Order: sequence, then structure tokens, then C-alpha cells
Amino acid sequence: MRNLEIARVFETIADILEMEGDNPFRIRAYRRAAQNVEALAEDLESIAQRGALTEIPGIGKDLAAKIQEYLSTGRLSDLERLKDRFPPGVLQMLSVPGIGPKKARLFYESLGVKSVDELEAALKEGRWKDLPGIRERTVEKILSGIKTFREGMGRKLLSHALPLGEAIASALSSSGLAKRVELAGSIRRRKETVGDLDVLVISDRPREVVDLFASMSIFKEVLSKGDTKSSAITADNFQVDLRVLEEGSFGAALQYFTGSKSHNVRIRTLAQRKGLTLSEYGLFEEASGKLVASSTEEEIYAALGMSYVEPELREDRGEVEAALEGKLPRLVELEDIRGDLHVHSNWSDGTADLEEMISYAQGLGLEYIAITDHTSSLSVAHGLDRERALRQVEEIREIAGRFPGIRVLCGLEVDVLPDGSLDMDEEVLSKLDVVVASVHSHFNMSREEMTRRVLRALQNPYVSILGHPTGRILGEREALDLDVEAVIREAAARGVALEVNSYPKRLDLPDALVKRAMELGATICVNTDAHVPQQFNNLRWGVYCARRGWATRERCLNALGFEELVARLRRRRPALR
DNA sequence: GCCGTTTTCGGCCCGACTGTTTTCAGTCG
Repeated sequence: MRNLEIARVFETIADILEMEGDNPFRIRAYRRAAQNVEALAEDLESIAQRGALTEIPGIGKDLAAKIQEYLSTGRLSDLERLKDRFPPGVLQMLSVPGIGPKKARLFYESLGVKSVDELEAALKEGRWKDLPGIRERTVEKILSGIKTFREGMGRKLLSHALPLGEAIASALSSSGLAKRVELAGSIRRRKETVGDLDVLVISDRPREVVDLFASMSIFKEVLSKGDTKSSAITADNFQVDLRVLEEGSFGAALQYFTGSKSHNVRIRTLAQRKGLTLSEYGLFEEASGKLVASSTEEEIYAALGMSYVEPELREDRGEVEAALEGKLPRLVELEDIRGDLHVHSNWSDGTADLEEMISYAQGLGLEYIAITDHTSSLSVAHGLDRERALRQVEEIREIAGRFPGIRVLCGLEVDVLPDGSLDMDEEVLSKLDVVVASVHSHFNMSREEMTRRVLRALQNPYVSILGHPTGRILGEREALDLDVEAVIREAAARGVALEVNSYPKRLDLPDALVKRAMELGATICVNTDAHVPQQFNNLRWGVYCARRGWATRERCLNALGFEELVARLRRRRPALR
């Protein structure tokens, strides 16, 4: 599957053309092509074989030829030519918030800086003073952008890392050399970003496992390779650590390598108090060195007098105490989620029409979805004004009848305006089943103003869900300056659900705040915010995030069956039919 | 570079915000 690779190629071309000041529509064509290629469910190679490349939206004759060239030669002559114009580090500057093509080019051509690091140094040395249009405030903004950029770097989104880990694990499993393969570390804890990847293997032929691992074609460099351990780096600079163990110590090793560090410190202290000692090889009696437990994690936790702790909870956020008291929650699972209440179509900025979205969701076995397109103040997304909104309601009700396998609710993702009012009148809102209220603009209000704004939206009787409540985007945008505690309390009091947006870069509410929402009695709703049918599959990322926040099925709005859900929505929205 | 019941050329999304200017350029969504 080389779709992602080709999407990146188109993105890079778009970046370079943008720096050269090329026709903006041509640039947009490349970006749109990249997006559509990335969203494809089918392999580009098999589409190419069918000769159907131009059937992909946004792919015409030219781009189809470029895809063909890339598939057959592994390179693209156009791109090679363009790449000579700007060093890769200059292209990377575009990922720094506050730097676009114009500034990147300016810095490169007039300061000679070829990377983000060099740019930072030059700015700190004050070498920007003679540059046109660059003053103190701009420099401050860019320096803080560089900080944000660095925080997002080096770590990969879970949604990228987990499939990679699963591919490595399955290659090792299918070799027949391993009795068991598990991913450990933060990826097993389902942390939203992952710094590296830990793979544990049980085998009595460790040398061969190591050889197989080190020879995998995904790696560009093998850092170390011994009898039971190896580390290697993938082409996109992601480190993978392999550890091969004997069957007996698997539980202890899995527990040890899953972490987190702070969770393990707590566990080992606990063991010490009981006269025991815990290592990656097992739980032993301190005095005699006698093995107490080692083959499964369950045994180890049990021997310490605790209930089993799900990996997602192992962050030392109170799970040790709760496990000792037997009071850990039963976490929500992917199978508990019955529907999706935040879905877009091509009525606003989605790519698929209503039928496609509904039929895909039905195919996945969802019991219900709510269509929630944007409202008109979000003009970039071609949001709906009242007339189109009303027309869409009629159309949804009509189309829904043709899909007996799934219930389709009418909704909107309504913009929360700066004063906290909603971007749609009450007459329209009263005709909807679900209203997701979201902040999409004016991100830099003061904490007081922003909090007042969101609280006012929550107080609106038509709002059912607060969409991506903090507005953060991993590696791209900080969370809104918001008194989240007050927002959670208000949501709990008003019966408005807080969204856990499953989009891998959002995961918003973030896990720590999901936990706070649980503590304060609020309800969450794990939605995909799908703009493309395939994005319904993002649900798992949201569920992981919710689990890391101790969320239970009982406190998850869309774990309710349809009748219960409607009853719940109606409780807040008397007008619901 | 794509696209088409306004169809093979001429559109294609554009408003808000910021910081720089003194009427605007760059970035973002």
C-alpha cells in the first residue's frame, strides 16, 4: 500500500509550488489530490491496474500519469527537479505555526538558513532586523511556533505508530519463530503520541528472531543487534526496540516494559513493602529470592494484592490505589459504542454524499448516526445557512427511509460565535435531533471571555454535545485558553455531553480531562467527526482516549441503544420528535 | 491541475486575524 507515500509526494510538490508563488489553484489541486489519495480504502496499485486512476476525485490525466510514474519507477522526475530548489529543512519550516511559504522563502533566501534549527539561531541572534515585514512580535510568534513544532516532533501519532507496530508484530508472528508477540510501552497504553516502539517476543530461538527483525525492509538502519535485543530505525526516523524472552518471564517483562515509569515505581515500592522485589524477570521474595509470579501480568498484580490494571490506566493517576481497593472502573470498549453523533457530508466540507456516509456506517454495523454538517459562519467549510439546513433535514428524513439497517438523526455542528450565541436560529435548531456546538474561530480570546463564551453555549437548551471542547490539535495548535473545570461542571449540570473527538490529531477531550469529566459526573460522547466514509474507522482512537480517561460505558452517550438515546436527547430538547 | 445539465474555457472559497504598514501581505482554517 503506497497511497500514503504518494499523498506525501503531492503534498511536497504543493509546498514547493507554494514557495515559488505558483498558481494557487494548481497548488490546491495537488493538495486535494493528496487528501483524496490518503483517504482511499483501496490500494492505488490495484486501481492503476484497473486503469481507474482518473475516477478518483481530484485526479485527472496529469496526476494519474504522475501516480503511474511513481508506482513503476519509485520516483517522480518532476519532484526531483523541484526538490533542488529548496533544501528539505526549508520545506520543514512550513510545519512551524506562523511560517508560511513567503516567510520560509524569505528566511532561506535572505538569511541563508536551511533548517528550523538554523532559523531559530538566526532569529535569536537578531539577524532578522533588516528583513522587510519582520518585527519583534513576528519573531516572538515564530519562536513560540518552533517550540510547538518541536513538541510534536519525534513523537508519532498513535494512529501512525500502532499500525506500524501491528505490521511488525504480525510479520514476527507469522514467521513461526515466535510463540507470542506483544507490543509494550506507551503504544500498549494507547497514549496519543508515541516516542518509540517496544516489541516483546517469546521464543526459544531468539537469535533467529533478532535476525529476522533486523532484516526487515522497513528499517533504514539497524542501531544494535545482539542475542536477545535489537534496535532499528524506520525510514521515517522511528525507533523500534525488540526484546526476545523466555516464556516463563513473559508476564513480568510485559508489565515492566509497558510502564509507565511512574506506575512501575509505585508497583515496585508496593512490592518492597511486602518483602518482595519486582523486575522484568519476575516477582521474587526479597529474602529467599524465591519466584512468586512471572508468567502473566494478572498473577503479578494479584500477588501484590491488586486487581488487574488495564494498560491504558497505568499512568499513576490513582489506578494503584483503586486497584488495591478493588475499585477500578470497567472501561468502555469499542464494541460498546453503538453510533456516531458527529458526521459530515458534502453538504458542507465532507467529501461524500449522505447516502455514501450512511451506507458506510451501516456496513460497519453502527446502529445510528447523526449528520452534523457545519453552519454558515464557517464559510471555508461551505457551512449551511438556515434554508439549506432546513432542506437538508427534509432530505435526510427522506433518505433515511431507504436504510432500514441504521437510524439516521438530523443535526448540525453549529459554530459557537464569539459572544457564545449559536450560528443558527432556534426555529431551525428546534427541528433537529442533535446539536453539536463547536468553537472554530476567534481562538485567542482571553480566558475569561472564552470561558464565558463556551458556558453560554452550554446553557443553550438546544445544545446536546460540546464538540472538540479544548480545540487542541496535536503538534499544531494549543488548546483554547479555557477554564475547563468550569466547562465540565456546567456540562454535567446541564446534561450536555462532552465530545471525545476520535480524529487522531484531536483526541479532544484529552484523556486527563476525560478523567476529570468522569469525576465530576459528566457524560462523554465518542464521535468520529468523519468527513470521509473511511474515517468512521477512527472510532478506535477515541475509545482508547476515553479508556485512558477511565470512561465507563454507562457514562458514554453513544453507548446507549437508539431508544434510550432518543429519550436522553429529548430530555434536554423537548421539541424532539 | 481539475472539472463540466452554466461543459472544453474559465472558474476554482474566502473571511478573519495579526502584524506590519498607512492600505496591505501573510497565515490560517
